[in-house]
Amino acid sequence: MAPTIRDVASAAGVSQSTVSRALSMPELVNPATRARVLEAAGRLGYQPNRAARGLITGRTGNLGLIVPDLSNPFFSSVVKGVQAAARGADYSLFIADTDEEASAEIELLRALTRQVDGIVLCSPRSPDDDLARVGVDSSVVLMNRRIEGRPSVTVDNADGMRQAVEHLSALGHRRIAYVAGPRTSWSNAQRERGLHQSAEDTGSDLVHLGHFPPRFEGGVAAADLALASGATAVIAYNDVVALGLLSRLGSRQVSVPDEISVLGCDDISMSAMTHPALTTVSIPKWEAGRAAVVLLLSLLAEGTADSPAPDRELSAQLIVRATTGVAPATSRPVPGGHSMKGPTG
Amino acid sequence: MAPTIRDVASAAGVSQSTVSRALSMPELVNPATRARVLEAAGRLGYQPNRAARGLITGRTGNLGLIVPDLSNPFFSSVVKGVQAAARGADYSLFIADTDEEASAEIELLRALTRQVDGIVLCSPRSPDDDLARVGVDSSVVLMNRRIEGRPSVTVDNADGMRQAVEHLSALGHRRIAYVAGPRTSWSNAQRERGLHQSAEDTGSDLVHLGHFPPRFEGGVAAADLALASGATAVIAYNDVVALGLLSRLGSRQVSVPDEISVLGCDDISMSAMTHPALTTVSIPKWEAGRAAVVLLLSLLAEGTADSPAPDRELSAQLIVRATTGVAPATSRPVPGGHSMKGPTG
DNA sequence: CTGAAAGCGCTAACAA
DNA sequence: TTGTTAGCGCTTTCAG
Repeated sequence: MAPTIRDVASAAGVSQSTVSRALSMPELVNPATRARVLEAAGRLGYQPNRAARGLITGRTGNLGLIVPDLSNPFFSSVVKGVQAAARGADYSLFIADTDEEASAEIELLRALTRQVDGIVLCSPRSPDDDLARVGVDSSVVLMNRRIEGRPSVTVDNADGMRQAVEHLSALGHRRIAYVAGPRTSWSNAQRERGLHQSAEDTGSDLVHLGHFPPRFEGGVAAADLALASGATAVIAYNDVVALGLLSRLGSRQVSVPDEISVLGCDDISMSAMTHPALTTVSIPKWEAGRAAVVLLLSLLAEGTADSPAPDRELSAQLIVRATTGVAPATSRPVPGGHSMKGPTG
Repeated sequence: MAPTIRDVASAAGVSQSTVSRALSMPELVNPATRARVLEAAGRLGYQPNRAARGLITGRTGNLGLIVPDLSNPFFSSVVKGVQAAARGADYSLFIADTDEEASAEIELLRALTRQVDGIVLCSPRSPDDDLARVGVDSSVVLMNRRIEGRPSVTVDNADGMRQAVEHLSALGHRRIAYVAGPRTSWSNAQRERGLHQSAEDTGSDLVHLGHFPPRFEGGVAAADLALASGATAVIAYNDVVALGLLSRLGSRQVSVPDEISVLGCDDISMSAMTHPALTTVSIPKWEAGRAAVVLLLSLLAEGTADSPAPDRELSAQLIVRATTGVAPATSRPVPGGHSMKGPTG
């Protein structure tokens, strides 16, 4: 059995309260007694029980983070940002992975709520209503999702897509395909919105190839549709999907970017390492994670005196790499006849 | 303020104990009263405080997992295995990332210990002594590390390396370079042991290129040393490093596998997707994660009546892919003179 | 500066 | 079957 505060108290010949004070409010106790207490605590290997402490103080010293899929590099980066901020503020971080299951989000939210002081809920897949219904008593900050009345940190996805489409348009692309992500993804919805808007603005055709799992296999599955669509460029929901596209296109001997251009989104580190490298819309993952924690901590500090649910929006930035999967639409003839509607050339 | 068991009790017109029983031991209460209690609980949105419950039952219903780096795909897979097993046994899982810092391991171990029933400590970097010294009162199962007296789940890394070396040897390679991982990695030590042994057995030269961070950049940094070493094949500590090697070799216009062969370890999903694909030693990550939880749960069930710290060892398996980064050493001439000691050709 | 006592939310004897 | 009581490990009044 692990030593409790009582053990330390009797070992040091003082009361429990003195031990407690010696540990958490050192100024309030006589240096001599404090030394005695610390010595005893050290000798016994005493570790305060944070759960018990939390029961009375209402603070656990823990933060929670819920993400859809830790094996997605996008979320790993978010984790790193959240972690850095949490550690900096002297909080422990509990991370939970929902495996892209909406029901797990609610469950985890509940399991976590009493054990942490605040929760960052990243890219939740649950419908607004379900999310609103969960009576969570710790503060929750949403990331990559905006819901009326809840604080959130988001990225301007629509603008990112606009940058991508304008880039393609400038290169002469007039027919652009989109490999969509999960229907339940707010970010995906924002991206589609941005795509539609800017396709219209630039006078391009936008082909929606359907919703695919946000994984490598999703891109593999979408590649043939992309080719058949007659688009000269494909934008993928994210980089992982774009890598899947590249892989399948490679197997089919379709040259990227000569025959078709491929764009990703997120700017995961892998996207710079492929040949060709991926042109991508960079999402400030690390910063967003950090911002979510900063927001969370500010809410905790203010107590329950909520201002009207602060939102923070970061911007996305198109990254065009040197040797990349994007080329002018007119640069090469499009062989094989799978482009139904070529550019001017 | 969130409703407590008292609120539910008074709302249902019963005592706290009845509420408690209605929720955790439904058989022991009158169906009618139980219904009343459940109704009240539902209406108030009552969620039991697991921390408070844990304080008295000694069980929290949580498991902990500590890994060096969640952005490493190897550990993502481990997480998935651990998570599946934990969820299957109705435990919540708390994951913590140490950022490859040994000190963070100890810290997290302490922070976690009272809030979970058991901990899986994956690939710890701390010295044996430090690890042994930590007085953790929850059960701890080590993964990818064996320490006297602690239960563990490991993989036969040495045998994996043996398979790799014999494969290379059969292809005529006689000088093999190794890009080592962290000095503090037990797995790396095991791999080096296997490499030395089998190099000796097959009469090959083994060139140790030094220790590198187990990341992409580590491989990039090691590539030039590999070329200069005169080896006809390089084995990397893991696949991520191997990908870094491939990338840098590509930039230097060195053809893989024509001029030099590259092998990885771990079998992360990315390794099958590169061109050429990576021949790699597959580590059963998911299964190991699962096994660690199974072991942990069996320890928890047995109480403190320890048998002498059970160990479980899984096996590694060389994966040779169709189009791969490994070729016979004699298949092509080695240009550029950076191989000091060519094969028979 | 220190100790005694109360109580955080919950469960587990022990009675009724 | 239900209520009463004690107490998990800790912090925090309130006295002294």
